[in-house]
Formats: sequence, structure tokens, C-alpha cells
Amino acid sequence: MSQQTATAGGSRPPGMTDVAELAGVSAQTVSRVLSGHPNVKEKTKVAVLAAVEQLGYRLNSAARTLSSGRSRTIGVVSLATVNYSGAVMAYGIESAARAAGYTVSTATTASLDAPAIASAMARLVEQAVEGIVLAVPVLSANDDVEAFSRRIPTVTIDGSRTESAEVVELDQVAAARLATEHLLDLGHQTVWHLAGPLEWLDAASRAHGWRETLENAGRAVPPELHGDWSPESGYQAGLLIGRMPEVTAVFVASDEMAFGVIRALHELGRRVPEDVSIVGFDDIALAAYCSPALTTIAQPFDEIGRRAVAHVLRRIDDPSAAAEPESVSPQLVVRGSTAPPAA
Amino acid sequence: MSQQTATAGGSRPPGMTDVAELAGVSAQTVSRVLSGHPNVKEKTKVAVLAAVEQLGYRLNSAARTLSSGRSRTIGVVSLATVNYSGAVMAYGIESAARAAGYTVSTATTASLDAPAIASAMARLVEQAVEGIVLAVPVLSANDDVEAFSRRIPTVTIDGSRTESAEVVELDQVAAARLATEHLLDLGHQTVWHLAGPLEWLDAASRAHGWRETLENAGRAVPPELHGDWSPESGYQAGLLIGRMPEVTAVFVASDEMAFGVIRALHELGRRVPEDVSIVGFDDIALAAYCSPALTTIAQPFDEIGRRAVAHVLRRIDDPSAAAEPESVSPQLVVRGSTAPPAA
DNA sequence: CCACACTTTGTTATCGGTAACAATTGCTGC
DNA sequence: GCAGCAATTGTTACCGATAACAAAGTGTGG
Repeated sequence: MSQQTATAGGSRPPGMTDVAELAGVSAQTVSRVLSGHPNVKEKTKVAVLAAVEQLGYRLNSAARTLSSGRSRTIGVVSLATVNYSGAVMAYGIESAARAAGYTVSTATTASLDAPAIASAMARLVEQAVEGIVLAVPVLSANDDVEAFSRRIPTVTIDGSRTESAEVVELDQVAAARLATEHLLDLGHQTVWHLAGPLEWLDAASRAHGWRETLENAGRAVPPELHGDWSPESGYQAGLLIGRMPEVTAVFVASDEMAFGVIRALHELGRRVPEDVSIVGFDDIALAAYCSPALTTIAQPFDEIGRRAVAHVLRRIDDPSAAAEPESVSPQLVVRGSTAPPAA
Repeated sequence: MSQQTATAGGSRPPGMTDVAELAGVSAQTVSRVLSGHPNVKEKTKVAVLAAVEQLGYRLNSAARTLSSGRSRTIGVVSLATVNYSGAVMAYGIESAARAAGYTVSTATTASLDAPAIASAMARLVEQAVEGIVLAVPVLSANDDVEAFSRRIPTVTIDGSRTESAEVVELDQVAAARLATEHLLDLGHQTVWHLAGPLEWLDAASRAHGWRETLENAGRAVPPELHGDWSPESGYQAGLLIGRMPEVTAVFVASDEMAFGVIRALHELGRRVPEDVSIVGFDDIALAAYCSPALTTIAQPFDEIGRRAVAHVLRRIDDPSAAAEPESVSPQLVVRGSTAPPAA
């Protein structure tokens, strides 16, 4: 990459003036070369780049940010909970941002209430981020949150119950319909549903899609169960479900919970899919490899992350850009955890 | 939090001088209050904080970084691959850094060769990070990598084959011994091993611990198999292993691969644990809930992240601090995937 | 009541780039 | 050959905080 990064031993890292001097031009010209300004003679450009190379010069982004007012950084607010989907989205966000020449700064929040989210956003604002991706459900926006998202282009990934930000989302309702219909098509009389925490709009949408599908099909709508996305909560729900012989099909709002449900059923002596069919949601890497392999809805998390970034960038370029929510399509992946009901 | 973040509508965010004016002091005093400088009268401190509150003032970290030379930021280089352990460590790192008043900036790399890692480090250096956590295995350090880690306190999480950085690691050898001995204690004649990619020092250490344990016990050492951490690669290995009737126990270097192995065995009609016992590594959330529940080695990833940060911070404070590798203890979690060999 | 030491606060220069504007150079066509 | 315009490069001020130093205020002992 560079020929000699550490030329002398002791002194501080080289600045633009050092490069300018070596190349025999002014600092401003160096700046222009490095920012890709069009009107620079090819010859000087080469000289400057050579000097940069020779000194191992690195731009000081703090100085650039201060002087230009642009930080080329996007902030992400995410929940301090470890989950698969979050990790995948984070990757999608980072790579998309990098491709656009932006870096990503993360702020995690432990809770979902407005002050906590506002505080995370405040930390990002201090770093002069140019846009914010809220990878958490925004339940109630307080004045601070509103103010931030008015001042800085903000996109919400989980959807939002407020007006403060743009939205990028998977069509959760359609996805839930897909899952529910798959089970009905197999011949099940009705479908139970283990939903995620109600605070998550995604969870609510899935539940809504499930309910709607059953109603449209004229089927009985069983009571809605709730977990917290964790395998353990799925297990607890499974212990309940497993005791009810009339349950033959369950649509679970996340793969991790689904495996918890399956385990509980297993322990209660009910086989999957022979006795009970299960559909999950997310299509995590393990879905195809645990036993039974899980029928599930694939969510293109990285794509969602990518789009969120694209959305934010568009708004950064043109703050008045329209706020059309984007939507990506879910897909049903049929594996071994679903089957027609026992005769 | 703040009373009125957006006082007027249009103007730019308030600066320190605005706060100073409102509080009737100089900008320097405001700076001192906000940096927790000791010699400030209580009364003025209160006045300043009130002004800060009223204006909804936020520090401009670019300016602070430029002027003080300290960015209060730690950089993390991670692999652009989605895996559970990475996500957990990321969380540990972020929370530990935040607790110390630092923010985290991430740079992902798609490959493990020196130029790619150097490039990721370069991006972090541009952001003036004060320390770097390399959450990737450093195979071969080139001059750039060396130069960076000499200039900036750097910690490697996966261990390192170079001398360029400090090390924080789980005692992988002891962990592998734990796993292997567990299987031998159950009565298995020997234990097979599906290792991770050799580039990862962690993977090599686990393989080493496994081999050593077998040799010490005077057992035959079967050929070492390799996967890439993914469930799919475990599945492929499982298809191989499953065809050999003499295999009764396998130690797999990651839980995700372990489930892949189990699935393959399952398809080949070999039961786990009745015919073959499996021990995994990581203790991911699903380990206890898939069937069979996986016996595995628990790695305290968040703790590792925390320690890595602690280590970096120590070196930031005192660049000459000793380079004692830290080590955290692994733990065996026995679940349903292991049993004595069939009679 | 003053000198000396310690607090507390203010002033000025500076970090390393970029914006805005000025100056120089090179080329066109008449 | 020179006006006129574009391309190229240089100059100066400034972004918003902090470091280093200077100055004013406070308190103590002799």
C-alpha cells in the first residue's frame, strides 16, 4: 500500500502542509486532489499523490469535519440486545455506508423509552452524524427525539408510530399472510400465533397479518401469545401450547422462539411436524440445520440495512426529498417443520 | 432531559460561546465545567449547566478532537461476516467503551490478508481513534499493520501470530481439553475433531488442545477436519463422519457447525447422542433449545469484549504499560448431545 | 496590613483542514 | 497582438473547541 508509513521515528503524523511542501504546491491544492475536485492538472495530481504516498499521509477527519461541516458519518441506534437480525442489518448498513464513502457510528440503548432513545441520538449528534438510522422501534417520541429527527435525516427500520422519521420496512403483513396461508393450505383448521413484544411494530404487523388471514378465511382466531424474541420465551409458550391437543399449527414470530417452541413440544411428546406444524420468521443460518429444519419467512436483513442507508443518504443530499416508505418482499421457505395435519 | 432543544427555528446549533454568554462567563470556563475540571466554583458551574440545558447545547466532538488531540474513540476491526460471537463481542466492546466515556467506530474487512486489515486500520486512524481492537485473526502483519499498531495501542482478540499487538484471549487449549476429556470420560475410545479455518488462531488452539489431550491419554488421534464456522460446512463434514461407523464422539469447534454435523448424521440415520456424541463450542442462545440440546463450551464473549477494551484503555493512559495477555476461563455445559458410547 | 500561595477566571494562539475569493496562467478568436 | 474566458493554483479567514499562559480574586500567617 504505502512505501514507508513511518518515515522518521518520533515526530507527529504528517499534515497537509507537509504534503504540499513536498509536492511543491499549496495545501489547498492537496485538499482539492484528495477531495476529487475536477479542476486539477493531471501532473500536479500525480505529484500530490506521490507525496501522500511517500509520507504515508492520512487525512484528519476531525479537521475536515470541523472545517467543512460535513462528517461523512451515519449514526445507528440499536438495541443493546444481541440478536441475529440486528447483526445482519448492522453489516448491511456498514457496507452500504462505506460504499458511499461514509463511516458508521453506533449508539446502543438499553431501553426503548423516549429519553433513552433521545440520549442515544444525542450522542450521535455530538459526533455530528449527517443522518441517523433508528434500528429500534420508536414507541413514543418525546420533544428531543422529534427535534433530532427534524434536524437530521432519520430513518426508522422497525417502522414507527410517530411522524418523526422515514420508514423502511419489510411488508410484515404480507409475510404473515404467507406463513398463515401456507399452514391453512396444508389443511390445518386454524393457526396459532406466538408474537413478539408488542412494542415492536414489526411484531404487531405480523400479528395483524396473521389475524386478518384467518378472518378472511373464516377460521377461528385463537388467542394471541407473546414472547420476547428469545428461545426461552418460545419454550415457555411451547409448554402452554403443547398441552392443548387441538393445536396443530403455530406461526411463530421469530426463528429463535420457534426452536424454543419446538423443544417444549418435543419434551411434551408432541412431534413436529407430525402432530404440530411450525413456521418461523427470519430464516437464520441455523434454520435449515436444526432438527427439524424450520419452515420460515426469509427476511433480507442486509438488504433492509442497505436500503435504510440509501434512504438516509438521499435525504442528506436533498433534505426535502419525498418520504416514500420503501418496502422489500418477504419470501416463504418451506422446510421440514410443516406438514398436513394428522388424519 | 432538556427543556427546549429547538429554541428558535432556523439558526445553527449553539456553540460554547453562546453558552458562555448566557451564563455570563468565558468560553474557557464552559469548557472546564463540561470537562469536569476541578477548579470551578460551584455557583458558576451551576450557571453554566443551566445555560447548557436551556440552549440544548451539545459539544462538538470534531472540534474537541482537533483541539485536544484526543478523540475519545476506540476503533474495532471486525470481519464482514455475520456470526453470533462477533455480535456479542461487539456489544461487550461498545458497552465497556461507553462506560469509560469512549465511543466506538467500526471498520469491517472482507478478507484477512494484511493489506485488507491495514486498510481497515487506516480508516480508523483517519478518525483519530486512540486505540484499536482487532477482532480478527492477524495472520501476517505487513509494514503498515506493524506501523499502526506501534503508533496506536492495539489489542488482538483472536490472538496473533505477530508481535505487533497485545492479546486478550480465552484459554482455548484448556477449553478444548475440557471438551475432549468430557467425551473420553464418558467412555469413548477416541474423539474426532472438526476444526475451524486454520487462519484463526482460536481454531488452531482448539485443535491443539484436542490433539494434546488425546495424546496424553494415549488414544489414537484421528485426522483433523476443517470447516469455515458455518452450519453448511458442518453439514458437509457430518456427511463424511457419518459414513464411518467407528466414529462415536466428535468435538466441533463451533456450535453452528455442530448443528450442521448433527443434521448430517441425522440424515444418515445415526442418532445423537446414542450413536455419536457431539460437543460444540460457544454456547449460543439456541444451543439449549435445538434438538438435541448441545453440550458445549461457554465462551463469555461479552466479557472478552469488555477486557479487550479495558486493555486498550490502560495502554492509552500509559503507553508503556506491560503487555500481559489476559485470559478468561472457559466452562463446559453438559446437555443432551453427549452420552456414553453404545454398548 | 502586606506578601505569598492558591483558586478561579479570562485571553490568545492553535489544532488541520476547507470555503470563498483572488491571482495567475493558457488558450480562443478576431 | 490582445481582449475575453476558462482552467488552474494560491491566499486568507474561519470552523469550535482546548492548551498554555496571564490576570484577577481569596485566604493565610507574620
